[in-house]
Amino acid sequence: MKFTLESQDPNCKARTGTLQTAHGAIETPVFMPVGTVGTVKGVHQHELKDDINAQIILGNTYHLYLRPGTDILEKAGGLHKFNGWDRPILTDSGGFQVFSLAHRRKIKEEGATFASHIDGSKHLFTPENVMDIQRKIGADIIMAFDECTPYPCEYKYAKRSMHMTHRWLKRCWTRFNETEPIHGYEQALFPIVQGSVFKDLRKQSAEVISQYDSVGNAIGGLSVGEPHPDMYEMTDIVTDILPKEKPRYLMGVGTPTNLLECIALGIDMFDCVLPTRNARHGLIYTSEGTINIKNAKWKADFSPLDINASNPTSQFYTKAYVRHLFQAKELLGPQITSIHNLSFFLWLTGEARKHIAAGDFLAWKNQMVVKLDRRL
RNA sequence: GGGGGUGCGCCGGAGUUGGAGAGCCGGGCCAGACUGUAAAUCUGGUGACUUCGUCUGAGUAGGUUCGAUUCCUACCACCCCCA
Repeated sequence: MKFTLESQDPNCKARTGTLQTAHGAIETPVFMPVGTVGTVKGVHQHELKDDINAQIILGNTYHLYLRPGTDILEKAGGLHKFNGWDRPILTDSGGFQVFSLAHRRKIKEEGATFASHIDGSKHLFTPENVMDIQRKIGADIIMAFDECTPYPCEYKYAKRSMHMTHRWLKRCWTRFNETEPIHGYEQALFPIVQGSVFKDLRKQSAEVISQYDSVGNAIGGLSVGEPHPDMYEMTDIVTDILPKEKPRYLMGVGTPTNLLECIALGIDMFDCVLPTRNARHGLIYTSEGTINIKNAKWKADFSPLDINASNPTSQFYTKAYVRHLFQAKELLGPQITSIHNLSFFLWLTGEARKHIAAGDFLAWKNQMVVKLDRRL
């Protein structure tokens, strides 16, 4: 697996590149739709590919391990074969569930014990078995097992947690290198920077992570409730340290504005549930601002959902019709808005890529962010 | 035409069988939240007004009573039975 840096914006840290994987190339900056349990909720694989041209999607180790189970995925020949998505896949390790399911787990040096949210059964996740599970799932990019710390977080806890994540990373790295891919193609392990919102911890973590001979690196523990200036400051500090020639993945980010600001800070890869979750809840993103399609003001608005959208679905259906679908609780409503929002996020990162290559990214970004956070 | 029954907030239900209602449950409607997905979820509002409060309110109009959603009278509407 190889990352090629292609262009670098002269006015900021934004850059473009291509990550070559066994399931195809990923052009960065890239937004990766989240498909936790092997499906991007409400969106067909052929829609992701043909209608909105997603380059890579996510899966989640914790969720896929619990259901359908590692044995099924291994028998299926890996997640690509199981769900029919033949482009690249990245699996998160379950580190986020250490955060989001905090009340159902216990952390020890050995690993994290979870009480399944499905049936309460107990499961121990260790750096070693998380690597083994991700080998069986067969994602192209797999993530180190970490602890995503909450916000706010005491300095002492953040420090202790960061050091444990580093020790877990070392064990992940060892296990990963002791094992071979099961499904016949190369996998890459991305380490994760932690350190909460503390500058010295973020620096220290970025330096530790930089020492690994990885294909790419990730930044975790952000977009967990901290103010945006903190998120940007931490990202800025870390991208100054992480190697330039490797892709940087900012985990769980974010809003359209977050994406553009963090691209300017040197981030290449993003994933976030916002476009799909908010789509199911009736919030759609456009280049002019956001729209709550459930609002009464759209009742008789027969203009397209988004006339400027880069996919046919958003141009075909009207606001009034999509609002009606939401009012009637029809499944087609969230399906349409999910396609629309993902299309918008992919368009946004694609445009960023063009503007970086053209050398006018910063000016374009600054005029975009003014509009993106408006509510229409 | 005769007899019986039932009437409150956008809708349905519960409850009050003389003693504190702008009040319970569900739905609808109107908004808001959502960042490596326990999320097609969650939260709030939904009589009026000059809104830390005040006023009006149990089909309509009267009456009895210290006090009426409750009892009485008339009328109206709907439902059931008989002709």
